[in-house]
Amino acid sequence: MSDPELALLIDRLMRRIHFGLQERASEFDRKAVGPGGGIVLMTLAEMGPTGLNELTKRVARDKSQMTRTISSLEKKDLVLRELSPNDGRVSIVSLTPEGEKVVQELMAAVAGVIDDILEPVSKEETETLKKLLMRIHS
Amino acid sequence: MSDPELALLIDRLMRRIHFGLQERASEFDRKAVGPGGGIVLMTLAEMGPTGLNELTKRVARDKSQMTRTISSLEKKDLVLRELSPNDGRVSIVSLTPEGEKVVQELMAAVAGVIDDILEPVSKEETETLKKLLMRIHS
DNA sequence: CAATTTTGTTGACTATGTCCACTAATTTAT
DNA sequence: ATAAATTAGTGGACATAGTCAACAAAATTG
Repeated sequence: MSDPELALLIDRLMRRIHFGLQERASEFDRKAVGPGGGIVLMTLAEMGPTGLNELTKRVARDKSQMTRTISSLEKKDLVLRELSPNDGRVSIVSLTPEGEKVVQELMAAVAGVIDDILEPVSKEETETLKKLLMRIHS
Repeated sequence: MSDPELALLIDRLMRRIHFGLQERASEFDRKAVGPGGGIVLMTLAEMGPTGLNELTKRVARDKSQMTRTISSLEKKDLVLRELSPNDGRVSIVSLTPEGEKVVQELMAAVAGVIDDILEPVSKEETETLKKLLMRIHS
């Protein structure tokens, strides 16, 4: 049996990132996408155009929530929804040029916050952490 | 500048833990404390009796929310609120015996979920991860 | 081609998070 | 010693996020 304390550590880290971004939100979140929208935008930047369902699984949210998040981002012209030519059920979501811009700003802000939080550990350790997390999700 | 991708990885891990617990909630969350209550209970188990404000900082939530979470746990007799003898402003929160029991059940459930999720990495790597996270919070 | 599954949407409800104003206890500064 | 500032906690009002069930339309299965 592994250690439940890990869950607390991860929650705490998540919350610290959240707070850090919250504090600086006025400096970068000009489209008011919020945390939910931000995660979706950054994930889209990482994955490229993606079916809504696939995106939902990746960010581990409820599909109904994802519908609403995408609709809200669409209204702000940050994201585009197109029907897949192969499969009439899937909507493929992609970033608009404006969306790409917002992602850049967002990522810069996130990087800044992460930098502050990771101050007590070295670059190598940060890399180790990142690689471990990627392995976990593989 | 560090990598914003780390934020996505951590969010994803947090959400996976959340989903895992959600699925099994009926098996262990008999007091219906939910995620918020659970984190507070486990943190109390870790810290021992703690002032509400200190607890709030530790779990990185808003103090008004913490008031409400503690009130809800108090109603369920999982937690006790006492005035500090030293400082009349602080309420010291501690686990009741019933609260301790619930924490045990909770931690077992969390450990199970974490175990599943960490399946792709070794015990040593899990230890490394935990130590890194503790360093970050130090 | 009928039955089942998958994808996405909507509604209703609950839980969390945010922000602000406020009280009471304590500390700081004069 | 007392006025002013700070700190701990509470409550209200509102915004965002998560949950769950029902549903329609397009694939897939057999």
